Amino acid sequence: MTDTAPRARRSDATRAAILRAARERFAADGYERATIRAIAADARIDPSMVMRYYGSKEGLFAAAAEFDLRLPDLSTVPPDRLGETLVRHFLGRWEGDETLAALLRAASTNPGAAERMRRLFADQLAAAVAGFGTDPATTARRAGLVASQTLGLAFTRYIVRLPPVVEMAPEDLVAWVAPTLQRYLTGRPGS
Amino acid sequence: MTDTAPRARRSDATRAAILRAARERFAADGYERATIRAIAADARIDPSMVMRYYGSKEGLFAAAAEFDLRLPDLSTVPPDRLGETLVRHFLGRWEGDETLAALLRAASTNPGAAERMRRLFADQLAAAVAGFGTDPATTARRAGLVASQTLGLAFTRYIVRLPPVVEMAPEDLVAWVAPTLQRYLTGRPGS
DNA sequence: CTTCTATGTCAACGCCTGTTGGCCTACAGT
DNA sequence: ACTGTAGGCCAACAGGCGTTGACATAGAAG
Repeated sequence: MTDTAPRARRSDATRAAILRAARERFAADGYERATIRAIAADARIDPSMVMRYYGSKEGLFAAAAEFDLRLPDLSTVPPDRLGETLVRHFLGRWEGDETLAALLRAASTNPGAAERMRRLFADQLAAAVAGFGTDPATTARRAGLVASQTLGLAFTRYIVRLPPVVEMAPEDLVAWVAPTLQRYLTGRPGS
Repeated sequence: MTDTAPRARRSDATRAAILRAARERFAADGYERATIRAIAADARIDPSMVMRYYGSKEGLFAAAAEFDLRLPDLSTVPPDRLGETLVRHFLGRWEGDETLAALLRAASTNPGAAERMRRLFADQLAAAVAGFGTDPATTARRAGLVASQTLGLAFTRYIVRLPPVVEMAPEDLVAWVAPTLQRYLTGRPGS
């Protein structure tokens, strides 16, 4: 029988090292300043290996920016806790994984990364918002508003590093931002 | 008497053309992809002129990213209309001037631009927030929260171009986002 | 009319980039 | 033990970048 999952290759460790270094560099420097040479140096291999395994810089980024928001099923969340659940989830998700920071930085300057960001929110966030039973006509808009506050928080806290936003404790952020998301998800315009 | 303002130079038109082209390119491509050669071509002059008039690429960016939010004096605004006033002002301000888009894109990848963004919000937004008489201990935090929603809106609408956020009419955005800013400015955490 | 300076062009520099192809080398299959 | 192949390194390429200095020219100053 044809084995779909290829057996472990001897180079898997190298591939993983490249991916880890790539995520770090993309997150720290953005797409154009993160050079293949620097990534290869971090991974302690030759730049040509990156090309062999990922084809091109774009291919490497595509592999490194694969990201799953792992949003919970919102239909199982108490309806008045949707906002709180989401902020807390987002904070935890990207505090522990720099992939989203990489995607965020790159999306500012790289058209492909921007497209990827759009798909991420269309496929994952909008889908989750649709999952708890809002009027389908408004879900896209609600998801977009949630994205605007959510990405703005990430942008100011992890990219631009605005001091007051950086210094706020996660629980304070939850307390302030949760009501915003709650209203975007379940409220009406004008409050 | 020493004339502080130097009299009109013959090259003022050229300088202005360079600055205009630079803002366009920086806004469209970000700091690293916007090349001096491309900017010079847009301005129909030689790349070396850019160096002569602005010293370096960094110097050109510094000149092109000079930005005044022109925030109104919030102490003259009805206290329950602060949020609405701010969203409307921001939308108008950066819909008509691509300088902020340039700064936003560049701030993602260029450390100097990020610093400039921090100072812009510390000097202008935080100052305006302080101007309407909140508890001084909380103004920085309130300004930071306003920045997070405000920049998130700009990021999703003008940089990443998330379809639902792009398609919303300005008045709809005002209706949805104004209560958020209002709460950040005058409310308490946890709503 | 002459002279000097501001304005602008041209060609080149050194450097860094993504990418390529050739070459060793060590391990897995027989 | 032998051999084929996958893993890895090295050197080089073509192109683009910011930046520089020498040179032309036109307009103002005298």
